[in-house]
Amino acid sequence: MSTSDHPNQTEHRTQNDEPGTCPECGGALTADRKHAETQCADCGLVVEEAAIDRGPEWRNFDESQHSGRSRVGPPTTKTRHDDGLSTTIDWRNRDANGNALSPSKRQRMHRLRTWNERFRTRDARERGLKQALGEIDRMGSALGLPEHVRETASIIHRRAVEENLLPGRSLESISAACLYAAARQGDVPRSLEEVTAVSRVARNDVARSYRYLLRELSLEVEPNRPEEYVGRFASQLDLESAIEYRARDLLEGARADGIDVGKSPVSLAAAAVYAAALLAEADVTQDDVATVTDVSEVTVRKRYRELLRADDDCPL
DNA sequence: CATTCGTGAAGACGAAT
DNA sequence: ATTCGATTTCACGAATG
Repeated sequence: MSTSDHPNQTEHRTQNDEPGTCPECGGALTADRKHAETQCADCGLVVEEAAIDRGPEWRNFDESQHSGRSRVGPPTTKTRHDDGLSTTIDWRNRDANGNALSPSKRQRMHRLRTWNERFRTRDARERGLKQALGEIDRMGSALGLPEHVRETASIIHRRAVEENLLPGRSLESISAACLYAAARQGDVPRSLEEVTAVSRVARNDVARSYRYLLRELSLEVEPNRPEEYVGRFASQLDLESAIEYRARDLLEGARADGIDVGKSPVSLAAAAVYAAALLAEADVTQDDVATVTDVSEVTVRKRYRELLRADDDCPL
């Protein structure tokens, strides 16, 4: 752990990384691979948002990537269950010369076979688990989810493994589904779109795996409340906290009037934020809100009008 | 020109059958 | 498994500033 007090050694092993500049002080940002964070070199501000977007998927190990530090573990893609890595013991009770085995040896071979089988499947599970946990951690960081959510996701995933729910589904969709469920349980939900954006699978795959897990593990996840999105949306749009509170008020009114039933919580949150910003004369367009919230412009309009109409002022 | 607002067709989803 | 109803999105154009 030598803190480099001699700055003569320039780091040049991450040339292709373009972390950008710090929003606070404008200093250069350094990507911390180990914690999947992006940190400012000057003021130390950690901007996890930057980790959300794009960039090459570093988890794809292709040959051209001659990175010195790669993850320990099997190459991820295309790996069959235990290709070539495990031993099987023939079922024929013969020795190497083809002679029949004595009864005692036969018994012994039988024991070896069963144990070998146990270890083999166990190893395969371990590997899958390691990879899945890595994925959960990665996606969790990219989404800026706190540590305990990732732990919850890991626990859910472990249960899924124990219940033998994995066969037939892609590892990544399961991991994403675990994370999605954990985020909701932790009251810091991310929308399905946001989760799929950092995963490599289609939105519907995640949704399907999520429902599957919910049913098979009988997880209890309460319906999302729009308020849980408001804070994040407001801060992503650089809005004052007064506007955020106003948005919550609007949602409250909406619930009282029952306009919220059947509507997507994300849509309502987006609309509330926009409506509140509008009332406060903030410089926010529908397009801004739509982009940040992954809700279409059209829906934002539809909902925010309803919110204002139901609110205790603004007579149309 | 940018932003907002409205529309109709089309897809997705949940509930009911 | 299919149908139905509401929601959401997309693409487009009109109105407004």
